[in-house]
Amino acid sequence: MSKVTMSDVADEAQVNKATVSRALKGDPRISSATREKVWSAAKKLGYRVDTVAQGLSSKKTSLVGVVLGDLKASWSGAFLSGVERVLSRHRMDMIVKEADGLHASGDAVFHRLVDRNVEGIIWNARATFSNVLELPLVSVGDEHSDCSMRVVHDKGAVCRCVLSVAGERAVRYISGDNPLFPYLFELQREGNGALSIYDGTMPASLLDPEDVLLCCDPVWSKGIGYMCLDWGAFDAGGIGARCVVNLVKGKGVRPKEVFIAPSVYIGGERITC
Amino acid sequence: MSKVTMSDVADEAQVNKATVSRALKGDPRISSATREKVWSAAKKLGYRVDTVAQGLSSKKTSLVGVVLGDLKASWSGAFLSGVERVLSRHRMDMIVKEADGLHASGDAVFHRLVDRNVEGIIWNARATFSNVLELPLVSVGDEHSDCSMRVVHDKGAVCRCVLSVAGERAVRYISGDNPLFPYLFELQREGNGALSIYDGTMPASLLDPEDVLLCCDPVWSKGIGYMCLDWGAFDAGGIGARCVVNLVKGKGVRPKEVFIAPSVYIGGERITC
DNA sequence: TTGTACGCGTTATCAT
DNA sequence: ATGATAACGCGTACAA
Repeated sequence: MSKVTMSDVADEAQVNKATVSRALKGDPRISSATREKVWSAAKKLGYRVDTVAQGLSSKKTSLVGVVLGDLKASWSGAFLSGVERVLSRHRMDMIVKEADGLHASGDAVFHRLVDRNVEGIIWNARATFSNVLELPLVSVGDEHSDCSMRVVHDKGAVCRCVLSVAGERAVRYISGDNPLFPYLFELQREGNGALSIYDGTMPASLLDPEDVLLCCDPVWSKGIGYMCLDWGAFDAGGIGARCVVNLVKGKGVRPKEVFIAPSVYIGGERITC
Repeated sequence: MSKVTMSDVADEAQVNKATVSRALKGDPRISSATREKVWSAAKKLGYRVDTVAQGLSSKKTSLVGVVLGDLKASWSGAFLSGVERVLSRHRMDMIVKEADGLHASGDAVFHRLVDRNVEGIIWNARATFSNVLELPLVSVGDEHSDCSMRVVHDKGAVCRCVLSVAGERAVRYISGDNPLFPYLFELQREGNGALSIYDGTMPASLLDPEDVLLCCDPVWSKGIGYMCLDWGAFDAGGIGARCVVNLVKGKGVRPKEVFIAPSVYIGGERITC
């Protein structure tokens, strides 16, 4: 009734605890006979390894922290989905935190994750922190100094893309609380007619689809006919996750910066930047 | 340089490990003199309690599992935000998983969380599982049998609300992959003109705002003028979290079912159901 | 190939 | 009010 531990399995299989540990994680030094014995004993008792104890002993929690600046953003779920997809393939889990600087400061969240012994962090928030330890930390979207790796927008590509959509028109950048492409502000200019870029917010009323560029998931622009500048949250999450995983597993030296190229959708069709 | 442990603090403060533990968590039996000694020693060394070791020893991980059926849904972030807000107030963290039945089965996800020794689970997915243990489990939105508590839609109120919006018109329910209000299907009927309800999907092209009821976050319907049926993901998450917290802390007996009343927004204004 | 014994960092149970 | 010591469940040198 109570929890089945390794000792229980050891008793059942008439071997030592250590043997159970080794057999279960496929240590090649264990004879296939005992391995079989152990496995069936484990099955019989319904044994499951306690990840907490495992973490304490091995110093590896297989836990990653994911920090978002604004969980309420419509794309944050997609981002997390991308992260989760990659992590689960490596038998890792994620602790999700929100660092909006209001309810939770960057440093508070960072330390909380460190206390949990996460093996790495994916940081997608403007809130700052000081990476006191040399914890594998991948910054996505924003730019942080205290990180091991950065996944950033290919700003040049994005700007070229927007300008080609705008043509001769004026460019107006309208930002909400948590803009995705704040650097587009610098693209503002005068001209004939205007392309309005809504980032982190929505037009108050229906406008001519030709004149509106939404910064969000393309699905939301579909029915309206608005053009859409999509940063590919799902993919960004996946890339960020892949980076932490590599850092955690210490796979070779890799570039400090990885670029992601957001794309523009017009009428459901993706145009290359 | 290496990790500061409790023993280090004990040495520094010239007391026993146990005393450090007690002093740090405010045990009233500790003299204010030693408490002061311990605190300053801890500060000086930059000590932080190791949550993993704490979990192993105390059998309490202060970890909650949150399972979503479709992380990519635009409201899932808001849901998580609601959960996080409540949990953080109780110094708890959440592990987020996705159980879409495709990449991850309900049972697999459930067991994974159990292995992590989560103290409770918030389940918002259609995927099924068998709650082998008597783990505090709050089901939100959907209806599951193996749960300690359910947070469900006030279906009656929702239906009344939709019908009052529809008036004499026909009602057409159009569902995507992960509908929020599947039970609205039963409301379909013929009539003069039609109110189309889009759940988990979007109209392919712009329709008369009067005839469209979107099931999503109201912000997305704002600029378009579509009406919107909102289930209040943020609040739902908060309620779910409050329930698990109470269950975990074993606060009295409470109703097995809690109802949430989604609301309809028309032109940014909320109308009561 | 397998067993012994200790360590991981903290809390809980006895003592004192 | 505090100290000594044993758990908690697992990994791993080291020994056999």
